[in-house]
Amino acid sequence: MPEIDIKEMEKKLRDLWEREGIYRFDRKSKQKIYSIDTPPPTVSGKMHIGHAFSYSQQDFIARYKRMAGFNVFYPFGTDDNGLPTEKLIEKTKNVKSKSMSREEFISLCLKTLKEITPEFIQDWKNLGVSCDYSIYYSTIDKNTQRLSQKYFLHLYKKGKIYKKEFPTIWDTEFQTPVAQAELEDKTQDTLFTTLKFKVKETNQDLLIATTRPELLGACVAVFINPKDKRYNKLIGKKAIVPIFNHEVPILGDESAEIEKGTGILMICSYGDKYDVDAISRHKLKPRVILNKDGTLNLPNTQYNHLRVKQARSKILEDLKSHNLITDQKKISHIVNVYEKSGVEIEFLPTEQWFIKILDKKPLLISSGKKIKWHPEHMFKRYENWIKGLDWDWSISRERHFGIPIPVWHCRKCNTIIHAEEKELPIDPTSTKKVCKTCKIATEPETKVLDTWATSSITPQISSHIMNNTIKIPYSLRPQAHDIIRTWAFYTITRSILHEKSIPWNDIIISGFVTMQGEKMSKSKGNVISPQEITEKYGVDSLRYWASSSKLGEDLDYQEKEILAGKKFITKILNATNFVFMNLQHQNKIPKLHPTDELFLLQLNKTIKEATEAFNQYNYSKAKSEADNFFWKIFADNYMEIVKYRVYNGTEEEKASAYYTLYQALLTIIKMMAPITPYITEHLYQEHFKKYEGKKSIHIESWPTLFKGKSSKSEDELWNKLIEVITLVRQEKSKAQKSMKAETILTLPKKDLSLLKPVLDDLQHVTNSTQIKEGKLSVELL
RNA sequence: GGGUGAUUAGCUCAGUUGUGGCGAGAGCAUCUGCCUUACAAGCAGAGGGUCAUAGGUUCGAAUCCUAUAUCACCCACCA
Repeated sequence: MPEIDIKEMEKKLRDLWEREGIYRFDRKSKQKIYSIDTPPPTVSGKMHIGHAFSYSQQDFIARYKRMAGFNVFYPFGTDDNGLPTEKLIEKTKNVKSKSMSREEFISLCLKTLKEITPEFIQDWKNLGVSCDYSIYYSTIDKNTQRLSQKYFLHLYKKGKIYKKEFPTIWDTEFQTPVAQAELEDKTQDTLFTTLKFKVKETNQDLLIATTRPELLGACVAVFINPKDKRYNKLIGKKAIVPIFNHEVPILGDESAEIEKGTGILMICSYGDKYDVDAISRHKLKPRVILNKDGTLNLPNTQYNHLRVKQARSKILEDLKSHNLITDQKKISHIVNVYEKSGVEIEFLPTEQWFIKILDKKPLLISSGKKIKWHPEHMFKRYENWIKGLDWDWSISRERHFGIPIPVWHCRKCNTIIHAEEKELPIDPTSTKKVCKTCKIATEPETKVLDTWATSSITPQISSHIMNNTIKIPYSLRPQAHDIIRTWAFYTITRSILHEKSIPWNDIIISGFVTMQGEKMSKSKGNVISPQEITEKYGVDSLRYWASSSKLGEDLDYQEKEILAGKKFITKILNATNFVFMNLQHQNKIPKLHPTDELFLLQLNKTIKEATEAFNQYNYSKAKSEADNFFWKIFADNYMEIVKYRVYNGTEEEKASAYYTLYQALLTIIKMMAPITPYITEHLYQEHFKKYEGKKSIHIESWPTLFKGKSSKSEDELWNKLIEVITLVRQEKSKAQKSMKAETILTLPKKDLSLLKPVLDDLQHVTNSTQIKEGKLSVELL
């Protein structure tokens, strides 16, 4: 049995691929281009299992397309801009960005990234992801900054980007606005308290239920449904807010639900999205009491500077002691939190930048429909998301580490001065601009662009590296389903706005990796690292596992599946060993034995199925077709059948077997090459390269069909052959005999005449001393 | 509340879309054998399923239609 050191083999082959530039995009080639808009992973130190899973899947496609004759454009990028990077640097370098100068912090980020990025990328190379790593971008590098700013200005000049003071979704932890797409749900226990307001005119109690009593100071109105017979006569009067004692109008509003709470609700600036909407609808003057850091701004009260939750319990105490609470119960409700901080979001009126998208909903949906989604139903998620959009796309962030928004403001005439294209990339804080009309110094914009505002132009970034020879739409976008509402949505939006075109023709959506049905997460402690797996079983085993799930389906981590991959590797090594043990290479197609011909026709079916499956991005079917053929038809049956001829046949019989074994094995490893690139390359280098002449199996051509027509009678003959072999094996098993036990085989006349062309092989594989005509029987000697 | 997907052997999943069809498949696990000159981390064989439930269409349904249940994900709900 051939022993190989998998780690050593992997290293050797990686070096080969790199040295020979196997995955280089050929700029001069006339072949059709297949372009992939590769997801740039967020630099985080190490690749995790979810990455390994989805990048394997997209790589199956890339490798197949390369073998199928396409000039595959498969660039690589890293996402290292924005909050996740800030967090990473703060953690690893033990610093706080807000307590450093912007310049200082940015240079620390860039320096650290330079240190850790190569090692990070190595994980992708190890996994065998066949990108052309020389076509590389980072979402913070100079070129990307220039492009991102250029495309910002492009939209700004067209009036599609605007700046507005508006209550935006605000995260008090990172102290920055965030986008609707970056919110998550979180179930929380809270107190639902009914408190007493007073009606000014009548001095009667007005009961209002709330979960946010700390916002009483921000109360600007009270709503009652005009149809609410209990209270509608109060509409038009004034209410007195408890504790704070200011007057607010009692307004009639149909959106107030009679059944909910007490039927009366208070409007505060800003408790939630409803408040934002209510205040703008009734043109109320907001009373903003929240600071950016999540503390309250209520000077001359005991609540000043308290954090929201502290203020809540303090105010509840005070209400209680003033006997202003009539009812209180514990409820569990769902709140929106920022996905990166886990902290409840607030609404704060700040000046922010937005890309207009609400007016484009129908166009964005119809454009999305032009893209082929795999699986198809993922389009619904995209559509559903767009339909539910309430806000324009918030793109500015009040952070240090991001791409600066290239504008200045003149305080006097209130105009915005933007950078010129030739100045890009530019950090407005390091350049002084004078307002041409007012002749005074302007103020630089200190906000930066959100990461998505840049990663949404990855097709443009990669194309730019290639001097725009790669055209939009790309062939393919691969990504996971959790970022349909962000990355896919934003990329489509930008492409429509800038290019008036969809960004890609196809999009493939991969699922998640779960552990016993649960999402893997560090907090649950059920995380498996891909490095751990590949160390133990090799990269191919991991990829073999990743290929077992269909697109869009979550895959549960099962060690036994990884083990199955390992078994495949061992098996194909052994099979190859047998094939080449005695083989003499056939330069010409010899006269084929009927069995060999039949077998190759069976192989044709597999080639057809696998090719079709790969063309539909159904790599899991392609793999199982090839894998099944290898295991069931090639190893378990064909190899057993030809053994006798290989050892004892005439020259002609041997030649036919040699040719067929060689061709079939080559076809099998070609079909498996996209899935398990290492072992197939190893075998190619060892045994096939000298005859086939390509530098690597990964630039070999995808298998084509063998000559000969598969017909019903051919299938019938092959199936009968296998049927009889199986029958004999059954009888031997039943009799607890060895498989080499001698037999006398009796076949009905019909079968005997059908099997005539392959009778010699049948006799040898069943080890029959004779094959007789008569009633079907297997006589063991 | 809206949307989407899933439900097939002990476990993990194919098969279902545009063509419904003779006995429903695989891997793992279980059981019984076999050292057979590629492979015992292997080979050969066996057992195991009312295809979630209830109706309907049909000569015939895992597959098409209608409900229902359970699970998962996304969105909305935050007084």
